[in-house]
Formats: sequence, structure tokens, C-alpha cells
Amino acid sequence: MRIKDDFKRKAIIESTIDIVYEKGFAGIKMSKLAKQVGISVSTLYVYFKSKEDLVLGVYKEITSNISKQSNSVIDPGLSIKLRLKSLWLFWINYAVQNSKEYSFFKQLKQSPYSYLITSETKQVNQQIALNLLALGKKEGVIKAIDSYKLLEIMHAIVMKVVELLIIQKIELNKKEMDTWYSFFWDAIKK
Amino acid sequence: MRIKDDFKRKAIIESTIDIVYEKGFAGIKMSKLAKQVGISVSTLYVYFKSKEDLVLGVYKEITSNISKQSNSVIDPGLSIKLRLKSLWLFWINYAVQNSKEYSFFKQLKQSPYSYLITSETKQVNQQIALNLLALGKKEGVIKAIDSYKLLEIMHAIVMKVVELLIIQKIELNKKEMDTWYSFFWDAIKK
Amino acid sequence: MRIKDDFKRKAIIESTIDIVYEKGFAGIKMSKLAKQVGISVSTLYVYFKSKEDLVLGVYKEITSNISKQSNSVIDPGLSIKLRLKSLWLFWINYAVQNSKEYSFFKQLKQSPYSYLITSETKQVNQQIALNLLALGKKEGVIKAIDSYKLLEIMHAIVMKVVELLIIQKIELNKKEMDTWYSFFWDAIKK
Amino acid sequence: MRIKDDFKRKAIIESTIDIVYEKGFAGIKMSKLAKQVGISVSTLYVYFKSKEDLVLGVYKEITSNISKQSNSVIDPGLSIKLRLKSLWLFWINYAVQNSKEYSFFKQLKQSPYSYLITSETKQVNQQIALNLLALGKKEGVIKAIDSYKLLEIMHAIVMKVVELLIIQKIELNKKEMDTWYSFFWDAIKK
DNA sequence: CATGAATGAGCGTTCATTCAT
DNA sequence: TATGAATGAACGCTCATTCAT
Repeated sequence: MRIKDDFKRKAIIESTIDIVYEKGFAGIKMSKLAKQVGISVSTLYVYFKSKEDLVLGVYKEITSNISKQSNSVIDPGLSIKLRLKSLWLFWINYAVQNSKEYSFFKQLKQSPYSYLITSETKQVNQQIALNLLALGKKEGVIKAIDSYKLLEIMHAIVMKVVELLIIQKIELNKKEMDTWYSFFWDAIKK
Repeated sequence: MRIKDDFKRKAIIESTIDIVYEKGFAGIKMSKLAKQVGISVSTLYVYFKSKEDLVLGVYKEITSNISKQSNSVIDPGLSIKLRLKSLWLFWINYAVQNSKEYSFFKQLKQSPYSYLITSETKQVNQQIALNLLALGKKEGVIKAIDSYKLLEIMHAIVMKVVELLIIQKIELNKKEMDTWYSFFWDAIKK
Repeated sequence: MRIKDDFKRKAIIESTIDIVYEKGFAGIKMSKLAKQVGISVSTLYVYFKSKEDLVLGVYKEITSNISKQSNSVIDPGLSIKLRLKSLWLFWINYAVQNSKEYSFFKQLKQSPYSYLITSETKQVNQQIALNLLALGKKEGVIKAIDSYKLLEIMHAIVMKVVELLIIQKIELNKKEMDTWYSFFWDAIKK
Repeated sequence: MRIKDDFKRKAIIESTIDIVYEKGFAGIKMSKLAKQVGISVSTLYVYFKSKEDLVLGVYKEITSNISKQSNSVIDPGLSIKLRLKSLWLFWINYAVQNSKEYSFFKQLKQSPYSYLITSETKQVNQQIALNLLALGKKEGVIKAIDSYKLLEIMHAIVMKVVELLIIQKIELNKKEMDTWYSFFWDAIKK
């Protein structure tokens, strides 16, 4: 038998991300996608059993990649504030370096497929942040507010910074970046 | 005849905004829209010659409404910083009061119709802000940066505040609102 | 506006019946059907909003035709036995004269669309028989068994006779027909 | 090897019959069937070179089983009428005992695969009946009508009795069974 | 012999838009 | 102007069958 090509799966995901970047979620057409990847539609359905499954697959692929990388950037010797800053900078950096994946993420949230983002998949991806926030609350340096709310604020401001950097191509020097972070930190610190 | 016509046109626009608010841009179906308005599909095409034309029409309607209202809120006696803040607050207030129109706007940007937002239509809508920014630059209180760039920053931060208010339902007191504004002002002031 | 052509609707129904007669229910393909009728697929969907709706529509058309005709064949002056026989003969006659419609009916019952035959639609079609059976039970000439069960036996034997007549092309003389009927009557009479 | 092979073949046939019983002919999906049997699709194609071949195989399997069993139930000492009745009762009994196989048979006749039932395969299955009928004609107790026609009548009435027994769950006592048989016998006897 | 990957051909359905009155 | 009918061009998805190992 032929061996299922993981390369092919990757190529499908890649193409999907490209399409979303260029034409948005409404631009994902199974037949076009297949053609772009160089396979038949039916083969596409061998790898993803529906369009929904495809979108979910891409989403999971991206999140798992982020998780893998972000695990290693936090130095446990630092204070909560600085560890959170490391994660913050990692996220911004990731988004800038992987702007297409970031675009996919952002658009997914407002697409008809947003319901695919279950709290379950979220949790896996954001466990590191949640852990840090929980620790901060325990240590008494962070407000005793629901961690998910804190996380959303973090996300919101990160996304804004990223938007300034990517879309508006505004360059931020270290001091300005620090200002944005302190703005977030001041919002959540006790 | 005129009155009846304009009434129908308004009804179509209204319904379109409702649909986008409830089901997103992908939810705009010409036949469903016609049914909702209580006219036939063909009549819909009398008022808007295509779906694209409809979306553009709704967009222009909303922007013209904003312009009309925002003209009257600025007290010319104030400083540039405070006049800009009036506009800033007006925008935030408008978005919160007209969350459906705001939703239409936001979703349009990520829809396949985003290309309809030309710099031309933008200009009309944002003339007041541009005038204020130009004046500020002339008076030497605002950085000598391309006004459109300054405007985008203003927009970006306004939208973030609105998101916090509407979507995340975070309440902001006067001091917090001031902080957000000063954050913007500090970014553009000389 | 163009006037919706009832002739077209009839043509669709006709073609559907033909297809089922020649290829069975699995042979109904919306695109083939449209081509056969000489309309586009989308026009087909103007008349029937789904394949299921089409099948149901054909079913109702046939039953309503039968009902219309069968109403007038029963002479109220006759005994229950003979009135039932009139209906019996009418059914057999109808099936032989309209063998394609009969085929549709028969195949529908064993197709994946059999669930469309609700007791509601049944009732309308078979009211005359049910009335006669009820009357017979009241008069004490028919067994006090659930009318639907009696009806099913009637149907079953009618269908068998029809099968002999149509499919196996066996000719039955009056005496043989009488024998079949008496077989049924003996089964249900008190 | 042989044993294993035949076991698999039987399992495929078994599953096919089950599927048809539960979901009808349209429910036969090669991939689902393979999964149900616990083999791969390609292996399924090793045993049956096409779907058509599969259906034919199942059909032949069932008919050969009937033939094998029915050979032994006829006591040659009896009259033609009673020998035919033995066969008649055997068929009814077989259908009731093997309702899934009976269901397969019945549905095959109305499926797009009905053309597979050639007079050749029929003949094998019905040789015993044909022999009895031929003998009856020779002895002058049965009408000199084409044996196949006689056989079809026999089948038709058997199936109707079976339908009453299985589908409508009507219980028939010995006397009623005898009536049905005599009905058939009277139809063909000289 | 056994397998999972790959595919072409097709199906039911939708929808923006045009036609004819 | 107003309308409902009509349609072409897709789209998501399925499935029997073949390929390559």
C-alpha cells in the first residue's frame, strides 16, 4: 500500500492558511484548495473529512506549534511580571514572524467557524499563560480576577500591538514596547 | 413616490445591517433579504444593482450618518487635544450606541468586500479627524507624520476600547477612559 | 413577471414517475430529471425544494388523483359488500390503467422515502375505504378489527391481483376476479 | 488458507445481507461493508471484483442454500399436490426462519441490480419446483401452461403469505394456511 | 494475499443575477 | 416600477474502483 504522506497533509494546511491570508475564510473552496495543492478533491477528503474538519485541523496545527515553541522560552528564575513579559514578547514575535498563521487565527475568531474554538482546545494552547496568571494570583501580585478574563485582556493588547507592527507597519522601539507591556501589567497587577 | 422609494431603500439597508449583525457577511442572501424586507428579489435589484452595490450602499449610508453627527460635537473653542478627544469619545459612543452598524463596519473589513473601502470613501468619513490632525501638525502639537497613519492609530485604539466595552463587557470608569486616550495622545503628540 | 407554468410541474411529476418505472427510486437524479423535462436544475428546485419534496409531491399528486376519481364510483344504494367491491375493482382498474403510477406507489413503500407516507397522507387517500369498513363494522357485517389492519389486507390482496394482471400478464375472467374478491370478503366478514 | 478464505467470503456475504436488511440496497457501501467485516476495501475487491459481483454472489449463495435444503424435504411417495405443498411450506418456512435472506431477495428484485436475476440462476434455484410441475403436467393433474408462469404464481402467493406472516405479523392457523394453498392449487390444477 | 492511499465521476443543493410580463 | 420565474456556475461531499507497495 501507499504510505500516507505527512508532507501532503502539511501542504494542505499550508495552502489553507495562504488562502485565508489572501482571501479570507470565505475564500476556502475545497475544489480550489485541492487544485492548489495538486491533489484531487477526493484525496483532500481522505486527509480531512469535511471543511469544518479541515479548519479545525489547521487551527490545531497552529496552536500545537505555538505551544511547542512557547514552552521553552520562559526562564523559571524570573519574576511573574517578567515571565509573563517573556510570553508576551514570544506571542508578539510569533505573530510577526508567522503573520499568515496569525491572520488565520484572527479571522477564525470572527468566521462562521469560530464555534470550533472550544474552551478545551483553548486551554491546551494557553495553559502556560493560565499557569503564570494563577501563580501570580497565588503570590498576590496579580488581581484576583478570573484568569480567562485576564488572558483576554492580554490577548487583546497583544493583538493590538501586533496590528500596529504588521498591518500598519509601525516600528516600535524597545521603550515603546515596554510601555505597551507596562500598560497591560498595570491593568492586571494588584 | 420619492418618500416611498427612500423608505424602501432604508428598510433594505436596515435589514442588511441586521443580517450581518446576526449571521455575518456570509449570511447576506439576496432572496432572504428581499423576503425580510417584504419586497421581491427583482425589486431589490431595482434599488441596488448587485450585491456588491448593496454592501457599498450600506457602507456609505453608515459613514455618512457618522459624518453628519460628528460634525456638530466639536467645540472649536477647545484645544486640539480636547477637540480630538471629543471626536474620540464621539466615535466610541457611536459604536456603543450603534453596535450593529459598528459590527457591520468591522466585519466588512474582513469580508471579501473589503476592497470596497476605498481611500475616497474613507476620506469623506474621516475628514473631520484629518482636519484636526492637520491643524495639530500646523500648530506644532502633533508629530509631523502622515495623517492617515495617525488616523489609523486613532482608529485602532478606539476599536480596541470599543471591543473591551461591547464584546468583553468590561466597564471603564472615567479615569480608565482618560488613560486610554492619553495613551493615544502621547503616541501622536510632539 | 413570467407565469409559473403548471404544465411544467406536471411534466416534472410525469418524468419522475417514468424514471421510477424504468429505473426505480435509485434512478431519480435531479440533474437527469431536469434534462429530461427540458429545464435547468435550478428551475427544478423552484418547483420542488428538495428531492424529498419532489417525491412527496409526486406521491400526493397521485393520491389526490385517485381520491378524486374514486369518490364517484360508489353507488350508495348497494350493500357494504358490493360497495367495497366497487372500490376494490376501481383500485385494480386504476392500477392496471395507470401502471406507472401504481409502480411508483409500490416502490415508494420500500424505498428510503417510505417515511414520507405519514398516517396523515394515508388517511386522506383511504378515507373512503375506511368509511366503508367502519360502516360495515357498525352494521355488524365486518369483523371488529382495527380498520387499518383490514385495509392493509385489502391492499395486500388487491396488489397481488394487480401483480398477476400487470407483471405476469395473466388475464382473469369475471369469475376468477369474483373468487379473489370473495377471498378477501370472507377474510373480513363477520 | 482455503478455510480462512471461505470464512472471510461468508463473513462478507453475511454482512451484506445484514446491511440490506437494515438499510436497504442503497445502504451497501463498499467501504462501510469492508469496515464492518474487518477487512480493507481492497481485500473486499479480492473476493468480489465489483459491487455487482458482490450482489450476484450473495444472491447465488442464498439460492444455493435454499436448493440444498429443499432437495431433502420432499417425500417422493406423496401425490404431486402434496409434494408441491411440502415445497410450498418449505419456502414459507425458509422465508420466516431466514427473514434477512428473504428481505435481500425481495429488495434485490426492485433494486438496480434486478437484472442480475437471469433465468439461468433462477432455473437452478427452482429446478425442484419445475420438475414437480412438469411431472404434474405429465400426469395430467396440472394445467398445460408454461411452467415458468405457474412457478411465478406459486412464488407470488407464497410471498404474499410470507408478507402477512412477517411484515403484518398476522398469525395463520393450519386451516388458513391450507386455504391459501388450496387457493393456489385450484388455480393451477386441471 | 492484503492494504491504505488516491481518484474521477457524479450528486443534491445554493444563490446572485437575468428574463419576461 | 414591480414581480416571480428561470438559470449558470459553483460548492461541499460521496463512493465504487484502482494504484502502489
